[in-house]
Amino acid sequence: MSKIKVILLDGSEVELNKDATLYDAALKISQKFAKEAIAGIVNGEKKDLNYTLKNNDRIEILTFTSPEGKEIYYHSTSHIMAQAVKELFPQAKLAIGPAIKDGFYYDFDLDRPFTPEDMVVIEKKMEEIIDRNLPLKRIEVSREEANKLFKERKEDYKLELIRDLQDDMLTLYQQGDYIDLCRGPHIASTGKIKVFKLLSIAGAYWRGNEKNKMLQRIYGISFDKKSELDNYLILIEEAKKRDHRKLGKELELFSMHDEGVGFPFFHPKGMVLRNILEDYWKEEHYKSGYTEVKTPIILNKSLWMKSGHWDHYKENMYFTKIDEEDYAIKPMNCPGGILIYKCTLHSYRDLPLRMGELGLVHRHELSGVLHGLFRVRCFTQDDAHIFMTPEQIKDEIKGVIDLTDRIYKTFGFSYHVELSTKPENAMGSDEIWEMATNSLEEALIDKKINYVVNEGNGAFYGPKIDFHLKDCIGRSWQCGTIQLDFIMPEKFDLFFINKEGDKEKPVMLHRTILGSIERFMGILIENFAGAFPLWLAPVQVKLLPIADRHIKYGKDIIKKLTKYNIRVELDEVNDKIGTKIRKTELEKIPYMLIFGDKELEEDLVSVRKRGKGDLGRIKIAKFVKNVLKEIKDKKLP
RNA sequence: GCCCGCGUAGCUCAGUCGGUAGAGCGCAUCCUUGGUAAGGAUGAGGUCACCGGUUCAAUUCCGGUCGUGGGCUCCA
Repeated sequence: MSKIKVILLDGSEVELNKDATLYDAALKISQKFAKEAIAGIVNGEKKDLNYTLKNNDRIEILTFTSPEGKEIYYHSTSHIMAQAVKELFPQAKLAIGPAIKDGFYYDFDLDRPFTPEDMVVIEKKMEEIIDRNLPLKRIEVSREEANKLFKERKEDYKLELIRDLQDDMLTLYQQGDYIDLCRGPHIASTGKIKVFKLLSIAGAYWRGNEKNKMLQRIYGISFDKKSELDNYLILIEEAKKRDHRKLGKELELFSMHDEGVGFPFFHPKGMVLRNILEDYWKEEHYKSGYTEVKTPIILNKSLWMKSGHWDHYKENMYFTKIDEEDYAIKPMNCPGGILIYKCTLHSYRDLPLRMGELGLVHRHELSGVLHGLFRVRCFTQDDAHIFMTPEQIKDEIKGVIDLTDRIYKTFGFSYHVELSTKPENAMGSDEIWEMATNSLEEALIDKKINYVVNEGNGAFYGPKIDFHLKDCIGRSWQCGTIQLDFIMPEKFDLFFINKEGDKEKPVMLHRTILGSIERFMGILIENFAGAFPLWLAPVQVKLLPIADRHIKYGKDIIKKLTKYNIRVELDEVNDKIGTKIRKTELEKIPYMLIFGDKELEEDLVSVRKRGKGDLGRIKIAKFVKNVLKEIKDKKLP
C-alpha cells in the first residue's frame, strides 16, 4: 500500500496510508488528540474530520481549545438544536443558526412563541439526539437540487438564502432526517457534544432588518467539559452581580425615573464620583495644554442647517420653539465650539488651539435600546476640538494618544486600538483622505501601538481612531475616539492667517477619551463591582464607635478628617460593632475606623480595611497621612 | 420602534384557582452598651404601575397605555 505524508503546523511531517483522513492524521499523533479533534484546516481551508488527505497537504487539527474549533463546535450544536426544534415543532421554519463569540443561536419562524418550558423540552430532545450519535454528513448538490429539496421541506428562508448565493454547487449537512444548507465544516457526529445549555429566547428580525418579519431566536452555548460550562455560568452570575444598574441603586449613586426615561438622576454619592472624575479630567487636560469652554444646550435651527445635522441627524434630535423660532437641543458640541473659534481672528501662532468641553448632549435613542448609564438619551461628552494646521495633525494625534493612555492607566484599564478608514459615502477628495489616514496611521506607528484596521468604517467627514478598553472580567468597551474632520471647517468657512499673511483653512480634530461621563461611570462601577479605589470612593472612611459613649470621639475625628477633604461618615446607630462592620462592608467603603475605650485615651483608631480585615491600632494623624498619600497616588485596589 | 417576559411596602421577593395582602432587609421607638461581617422587642409603612372592560365583587381575568428586563446579521 502506498503512503503519503502531510505537514503539521509546527513543520513536522506525518506519514499516512493513501486515502487517509484528517481523523487518521490526528489518530497517528495520539489517541487522545483524535478523541478531542473537532475538525481541521487543510491548506488553509476548514474541513471535516473525514476529509481525505493528499500528499504534502499542510494540516492543522482543531480542538475546542482554539477559537476556530470552538466556532465549529458551537455551530454543530446549533444544528442539533435546530433538529430538536424541528422534531418537536415540525411546522417551524429554519432561518439561520450561526456560531457567535460565546455560543450560538438559531432563528426560527414559528406560529407561537417559545416558552421557558419549551426550552427544557428542547434541551431534553437535544440530549436524545446527542445520545443517538448521528453522523453529520456533508452533501454536495446543485442549485436545482437544493432548491427542490428545500421547496419540498417548505423551508422558505433557506430558499431565499439560496437565491442570494452565487455558487453553482452548494453544500448541505445532514444528520438523521435533518438537513441544513451549510458551508460547514462540522463535528463528525452528534455524540461529540459533551455539554450544552440553552440560555435565552429573543426576537430577531429576519436578516436584521426591521422591515422583515420578527423571528424567534434561541441562544445557547456548549463546551467539551462540564466544568467549563459551570465556569461560564459563574461568569454570567459575576457580571450580573456587577450590573451598574443594580449597584447604582444599592450604593445610592443614581436613579432612573418614569418622568424622564433615559435621563439619569445623580444622587449625592454619584455626584461625588462624577465631580472627582471631571476634576481629574480637567486637571489632566489643563496639563496637556487644553482650555475649557461651555456652549449652550439649545441653539437656533440655522446653526444645525449649516452644520448638516438638520439633514443628516434630525431623527436623533429634539426640538423646541422660542419666540416662534425653531431651535434644536444639541446632539453634538462641535457647532457651538466652532462659533467660539469664529469669534476672534486667529493667527497661525495660536494653533494648535485645544478647546475642551464637558458638553451635555441629547440624542433620541429608540426606547428599546436604553440601558442604565450605558445607553441614555442625554449624556456628557468629554469632548475637545483641536483646530490646527495640516502639518500639526500628526503631533496633535500623538498628544491625544498620550493623554488617553495616561488617563486609562490611572483607572487600571488596558485597551486596544482600531483605525477606521474611508467609508462608501465619504465627503472630500481621495488625497485629503489619504493624507488624514496616513497621519493617523503614522502617529500610531510612531507610538508603537498595535492596531486593527477597520476598513470603510470611518465617519463620512473623516477617518478615526477608536479606543476599546478592557475591564477586569474581560469585557471591552468603546470609549475614546479621535476623528479628523475636514468638512466642518469648510462648511463654517473657518480660517487662520498664515505666515504669508493669507487666509488658510484649519483642520479640526474631534476627540473624546472617556466617551461619555455617564457611561464611563457605569463602566467604573462594573469594573470595580462598586468597590472603588480610595480616591474615587464617594465615602472613604466610615467611623464605627463601639458604644454610644464613643460617638463624641467620632465627631472629633470627623473634624480632623474633613479638614483634609477626606470623605467621612459616622455610624451613630445603636448596633453592635459586628453589625456596623457588616453594614459598612456591604456599602463597600474602603476604610473603617473602630474606636472604644482603648482608643479614646491616646488619639488612636483601630483601622479595618474593606475586604482585608483588621489592620490594628494607629494614631489618627498617622492614618490621615497614609490615607492622603493613597488618595494622591490614586492607588488601585 | 419591533418580539417575548416582568411590574405587589424605600429595597429584594412571596401570595391571591376573583372576596382589597405577607416575609426578610431598611426605617422609627424601646431594651441592650456590645471589640472586628447580622443582639432582642414593638411599631409605622401598600389605591397590588396607570386607564378601561367583564363581574354582585378585579391586585388577580381580558384589552390598552406607560415603565422595565433580554434580544433585534457576530450572515448558508
